Amino acid sequence: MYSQTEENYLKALFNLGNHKGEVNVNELSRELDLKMPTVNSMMKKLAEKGLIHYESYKPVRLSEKGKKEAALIIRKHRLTEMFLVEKMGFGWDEVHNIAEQVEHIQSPEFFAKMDELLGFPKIDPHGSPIPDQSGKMAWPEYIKLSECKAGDTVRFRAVTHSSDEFLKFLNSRELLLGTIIHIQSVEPFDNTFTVSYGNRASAMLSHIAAEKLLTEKVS
Amino acid sequence: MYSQTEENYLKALFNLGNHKGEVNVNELSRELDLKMPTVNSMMKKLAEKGLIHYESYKPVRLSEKGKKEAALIIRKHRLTEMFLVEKMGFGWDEVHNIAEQVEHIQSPEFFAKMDELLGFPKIDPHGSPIPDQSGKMAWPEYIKLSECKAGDTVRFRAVTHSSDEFLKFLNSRELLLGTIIHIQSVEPFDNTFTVSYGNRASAMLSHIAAEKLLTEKVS
DNA sequence: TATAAAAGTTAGAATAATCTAATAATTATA
DNA sequence: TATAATTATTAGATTATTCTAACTTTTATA
Ligand SMILES: [Mn+2]
Ligand SMILES: [Mn+2]
Ligand SMILES: [Mn+2]
Ligand SMILES: [Mn+2]
Repeated sequence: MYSQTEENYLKALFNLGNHKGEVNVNELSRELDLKMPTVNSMMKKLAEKGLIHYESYKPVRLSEKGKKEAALIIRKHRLTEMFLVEKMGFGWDEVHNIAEQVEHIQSPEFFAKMDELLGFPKIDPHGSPIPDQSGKMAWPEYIKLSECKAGDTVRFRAVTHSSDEFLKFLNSRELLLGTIIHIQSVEPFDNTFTVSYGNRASAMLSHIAAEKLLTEKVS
Repeated sequence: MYSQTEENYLKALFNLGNHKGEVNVNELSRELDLKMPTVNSMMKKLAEKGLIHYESYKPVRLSEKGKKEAALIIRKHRLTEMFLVEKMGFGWDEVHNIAEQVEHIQSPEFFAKMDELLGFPKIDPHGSPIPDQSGKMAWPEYIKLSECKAGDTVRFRAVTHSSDEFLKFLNSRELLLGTIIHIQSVEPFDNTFTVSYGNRASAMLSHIAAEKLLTEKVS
């Protein structure tokens, strides 16, 4: 199959290519913490293998084959995170780095068993959808908290980035997935949000933080 | 830390060096399915890193440091096998290849959690002892079934080699760890054992098979 | 003990993944 | 649009791991 290295490139391409699916060599090199020439040669190799579309000086795009491969690795990553949280008792802020390694294990049975023990979950502990066995995955139409306005009531559904520090920050504010948040006001100067939720009558969230929270309108 | 490759060499050295602790380049190359010159250069590298004692044309021995590193990888392997069997529902014949990969994961927390969820087990699903966190491990004084004689009654405690085929063979004979075996007779010509156990009044075991079963005398 | 076989080593090459330095193309800016 | 900054590519080197072919040492055998 593909090497661990190649798999990490595919995953990064998938994650960076959100909308148009285009990724610059430069972005990719920042994401993977590798020099541009390193990434450049890997692009040629992945193109050779039919995993990406690549033309000199143009942004790179995953091929259908590449997309599917990437989604299947992301599936293993997210199933692992879910298993670590639900079946092993880890916190949602402790699982990413372990999953980063476990995702490369070659054993369909291993992940099938996780899936089964978890009852075929559809989302991971950070609210991200888990691709199905054919690599298909759909994001519900979530709205960033930062795009909501005073008076709105929303349910916190997912985080856009799941760095340990950010998740620990949310832990410290008792902001869990599923929490219903009322937006009291938005400071026009710096877009700081004043919100209430759970037993917190009034809490402040910077725009930076609010941008990373994906929510769903509550009627 | 050490590369996956280096870890696999250390483990093979540990497993092959049973008694005297000496391992020939040739044995190691067969075990790892690599050519001798490949192993030879790795021996120089491991010696450089202080993991083995190496002199030209002499068998290799793990250093104390190398022994400890190897034992800690074996600890991760065996904890993983135990976890797969006890917590995930795999059969003892399905776990080795998965553990062969999981053993390389770098996350003390991951294995500490397994250990805790398993209640700090002392043996793996094949009856092999699990080294402790400092790398110490002791084999009880088991006796190969092949070394027992007619009339002996023993308890099956461990297998010496845990290839899938052998374990499936034991499954098909309903020979599980813990089974009490009565030796009825031993054919002098080819050392075939005739035994009884569980609800099998009379079963035959070749010398080849009997050599791979470790047992304990029952008074 | 002389020869043959087996085991071990050396030399040199290949592949994967990475880097630095230099160069080229594209994009932004004055 | 000319120049500067950014982005991308090429060339060449490095490290890790493996290989084949040739040679050496040790061990077994006649
Ligand atoms: Mn993750
Ligand atoms: Mn990874
Ligand atoms: Mn095993
Ligand atoms: Mn291994």
